[in-house]
Amino acid sequence: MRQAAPTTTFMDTGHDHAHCLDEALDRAAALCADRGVRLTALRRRVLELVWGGHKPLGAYDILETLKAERRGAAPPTVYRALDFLRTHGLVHRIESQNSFVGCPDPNKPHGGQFLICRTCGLAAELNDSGVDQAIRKSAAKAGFSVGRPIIEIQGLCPHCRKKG
Amino acid sequence: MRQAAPTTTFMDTGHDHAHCLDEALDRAAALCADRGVRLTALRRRVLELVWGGHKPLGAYDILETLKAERRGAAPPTVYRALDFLRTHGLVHRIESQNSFVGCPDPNKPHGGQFLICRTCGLAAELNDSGVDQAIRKSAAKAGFSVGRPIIEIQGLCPHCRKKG
DNA sequence: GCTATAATGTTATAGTATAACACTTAAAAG
DNA sequence: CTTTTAAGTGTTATACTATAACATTATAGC
Ligand SMILES: [Zn+2]
Ligand SMILES: [Zn+2]
Ligand SMILES: [Zn+2]
Ligand SMILES: [Zn+2]
Repeated sequence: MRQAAPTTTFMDTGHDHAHCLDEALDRAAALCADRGVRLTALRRRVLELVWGGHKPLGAYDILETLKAERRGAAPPTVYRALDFLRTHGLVHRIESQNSFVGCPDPNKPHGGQFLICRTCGLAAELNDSGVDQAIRKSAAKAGFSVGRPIIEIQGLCPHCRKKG
Repeated sequence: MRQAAPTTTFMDTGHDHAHCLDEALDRAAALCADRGVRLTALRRRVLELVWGGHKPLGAYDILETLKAERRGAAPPTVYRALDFLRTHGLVHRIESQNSFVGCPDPNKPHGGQFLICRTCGLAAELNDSGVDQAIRKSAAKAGFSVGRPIIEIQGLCPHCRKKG
């Protein structure tokens, strides 16, 4: 019914991003159809902008672009679209940067685990079950019931490491 | 030279927090002396306010209290103090809440791992090496060099779980 | 088409953080 | 002890991030 999720490691700088983006939009359309919710033109456009690259984007960056395209785009325009997209797992918020990034696997519910390069700004979703289990184990020891884990690892991506 | 760090699990509601706070201030004074930096009255007071409880505090909450005590307290007053305290590991920022909390073990450099109760707001520092290792292992697989890991686990603390 | 609901437009405001420069205080040098 | 210098704080203004509230438009179901 749905194509396999793309790899979640750091994208090669030369990867076919047009294809990458097309697939993300297709996945979003399918997911919304499945759930009986509306991927309106605005929501689709915001998702497209967020997927413009693998670098998280600020809400006001998105707004700048929207303003050039729609009369009367304002902060609520973009925040409402982002809220919808986040509710359906199509977009994640990077808490440590007040920014937003597309999710490559919106059908599988998950809190976001991110690797974020401090040099080039690229973010890659990790989604590692070993990390998740270590957290659950450690939380259990403290008698804590885990809801939403937020994991944002700042560091250097393979590409920026080489150039170091 | 320095007393042992306090436990990092969820504080019992009835624990001796006056003592808990005193120790934190003593540790801070010792650390600043060691490093030859100044724990001024303002910085000490901000640290004291942050350690008012184990519930992270917003910068403007701190500012409200300061305003009642100092003529001309303004946002930079508190942000500068917080910057100093964070630089020396005395305070952590909770990225997902724009809030700040005292660190129980400022001498050991570490990124913060937090359990945060969504009901009562209490935060407990985890600092689990299993979690850290799982992250490093997973990041290494992606060729990523880990700098500062941010881990904020939202959920229910033991106390709120029982009442749930 | 008519009605109910969802989505968006629009204006205003709340909440978080920093820039820039003036002033004061405390350490360091002589 | 005085001068010099640097660090810390005061003060004003502003940037950046996010939401409230209400009006208007578009969509879906009847
Ligand atoms: Zn791509
Ligand atoms: Zn990079
Ligand atoms: Zn305490
Ligand atoms: Zn609780």
